[in-house]
Amino acid sequence: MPAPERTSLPQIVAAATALLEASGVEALTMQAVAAEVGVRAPSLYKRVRGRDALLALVAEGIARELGATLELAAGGAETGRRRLVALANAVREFARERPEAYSLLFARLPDAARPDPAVLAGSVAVVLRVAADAVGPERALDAARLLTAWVHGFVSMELADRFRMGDELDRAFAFGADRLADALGLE
Amino acid sequence: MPAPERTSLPQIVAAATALLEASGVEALTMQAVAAEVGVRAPSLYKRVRGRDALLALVAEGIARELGATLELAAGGAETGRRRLVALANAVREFARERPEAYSLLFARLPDAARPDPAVLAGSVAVVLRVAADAVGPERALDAARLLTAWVHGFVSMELADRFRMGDELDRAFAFGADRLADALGLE
DNA sequence: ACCTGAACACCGTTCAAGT
DNA sequence: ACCTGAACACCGTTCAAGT
Repeated sequence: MPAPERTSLPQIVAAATALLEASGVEALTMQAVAAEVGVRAPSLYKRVRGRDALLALVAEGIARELGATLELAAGGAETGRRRLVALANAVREFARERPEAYSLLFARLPDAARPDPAVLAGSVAVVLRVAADAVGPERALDAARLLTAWVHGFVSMELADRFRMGDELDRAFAFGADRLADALGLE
Repeated sequence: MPAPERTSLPQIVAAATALLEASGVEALTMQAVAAEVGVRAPSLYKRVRGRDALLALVAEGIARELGATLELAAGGAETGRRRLVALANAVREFARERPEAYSLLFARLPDAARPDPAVLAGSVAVVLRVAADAVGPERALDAARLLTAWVHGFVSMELADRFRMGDELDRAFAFGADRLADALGLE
């Protein structure tokens, strides 16, 4: 005798994402997710292999959202330099608005919790495209890496509160973006 | 009737650090630490407030070691530019040799697990000093932030295995360091 | 076919009881 | 004064039993 489906994978991933963003990754427990979707924890294992696999699905959703946000930001800028700065600002804004989500994206996690590399690659494709447009195809990869590493480093240190260097972070970020654009030879 | 002391705080912190580096932060459990020092888990609470406080002590020790490593690296270089490059390389080597330790240093943790800010500041002081020496006092802070953010971003993405861009990471790192030195106006 | 309670092996932490 | 077993409130996960 079949039993009715009381939830679904998308509903589970949505509930898990909401828990993550509201209360951090340690609040994303199987029991909390189950309660959120109106089911008991063991039932979740019908839709997802385990907590790590759920974390990976959550991370993939976040990566897609970040990618879409970056596409939007890049689309609104005219010159190559402005597009790079717009990307940097968009990443920082995303991380400040959704710190737990952003942190999950770059967290060191067990292999089972790794998001699909193809999804991650898709989200970063904008950066590579904009970089190619700004500095030319043969220097695009280096430029994208330099920019990405700096933005991520700045943002992750800001989130971890490791700067402890006063409140002029906005200015420091703008300074860094300008200097990097100079270093990449953008007009 | 007094009972003999079977362990000590330094021994506990050392055991915790060893567990972290060997098997990751999730292996650093109170029970595992206790077993390592020959005691039962509840006894640890005589020396440390809880697991988070222990994590903070571990992080402080690691921060001191990183600081000492950076001092050494900076001391061996002649020009300002070479000192900055030496610092960047030293951070990357430290992170590659002791990934779990490095990750803990910049991890987002509960407040109770935050290392003493003064200890962290002491470990980063080298970077600020070298930056001041290289680009002058008024641009030192910006330069230190730019360099630190880039190095940390590069290294943390390398550790998280998020680059997925082939194997030329050494070259990419050297490229980034050179470009940043250019951007900071170093000869 | 899905859902559940019960169970297992873990956690961190508290505390009364031992020495 | 320190150490311990037992206990409590959690985890993730498995599985036989229900419908």
